[in-house]
Amino acid sequence: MISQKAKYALRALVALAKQPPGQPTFIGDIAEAQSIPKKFLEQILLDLKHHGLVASRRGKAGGYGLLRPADTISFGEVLRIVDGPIAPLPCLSKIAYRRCEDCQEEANCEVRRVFAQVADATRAVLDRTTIADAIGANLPIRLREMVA
Amino acid sequence: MISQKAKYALRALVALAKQPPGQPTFIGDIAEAQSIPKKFLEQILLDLKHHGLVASRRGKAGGYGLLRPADTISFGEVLRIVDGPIAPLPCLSKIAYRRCEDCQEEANCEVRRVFAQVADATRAVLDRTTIADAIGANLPIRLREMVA
DNA sequence: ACTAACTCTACAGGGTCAATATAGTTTAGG
DNA sequence: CCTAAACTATATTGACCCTGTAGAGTTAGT
Repeated sequence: MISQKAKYALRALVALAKQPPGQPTFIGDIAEAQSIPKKFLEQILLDLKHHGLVASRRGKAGGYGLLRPADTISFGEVLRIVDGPIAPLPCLSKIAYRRCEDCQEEANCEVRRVFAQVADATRAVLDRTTIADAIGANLPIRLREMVA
Repeated sequence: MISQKAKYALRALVALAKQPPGQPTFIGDIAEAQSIPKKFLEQILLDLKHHGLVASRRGKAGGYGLLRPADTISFGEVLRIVDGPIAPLPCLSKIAYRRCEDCQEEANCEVRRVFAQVADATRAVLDRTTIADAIGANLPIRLREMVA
């Protein structure tokens, strides 16, 4: 299960991507249109700003907009920012590897071997699918070089 | 991330599957060999018993054993027992569907469309891989009819 | 009977998640 | 200039879950 926060973040990015670029969009407008608590969305967008996905202007004519083109922002990137590692086991995360303390020999771990396949399959979708892909009606997405 | 509890459950089932069938194995032996807190493992095995995966005998010569052949117990089944639904969103669970309250139109939800692919890819691995598969060295597992 | 195993219920401590609160800063426009 | 409306930042809350422990009870072999 992904967190509510991640769902909000993705929905907000999709909403921003649908907006004409250039002029910023109010947090309040997104919050209302998407049924997201406004103050919560503020935190989320601020976080995405710190990671360089969106930009904002303050003041009365302020608002948010995408900083990078929608086809360069993958679902995986957003999820990692908001929810942390995607891996189903700490010992399978590439960005935040941590050994399972109770695991004897990682190389022989049957559970790990199976979930490594889950992780690959999941990343194959999340890291190849962008916000732009999600908006375009041309799904499903190419999954050529799927799990080995 | 799967829970610690699920990891323990899978490791215990793998350990049981490696045991010669017929004679039961002590919780204490599994707990020690796998570095799992014994009382915690008791709860887990009890839960698996209630779901018909393992059987137990009480008393001095008691212990646990697999109730069904290892090649009929999938990782997905175990995960659903211990951790609940596998789906990344409540609206994508087959066994415990729940509408996202804040979602306007499910059919048009971009986030849902993408995560439906994640769910399919994940289930393709978890529902086809059994405890027996995990023990056998013949990985990777056949993934023929992967996501459409 | 005694003992070593499983069975069951309860619960405690810590952490995370979702959301709210509060206070502050910036900018456009009158 | 001054105010409204927007973003920025930090703190806090309450609910819930995860992990693990406790302890009393039940069963069965010797």
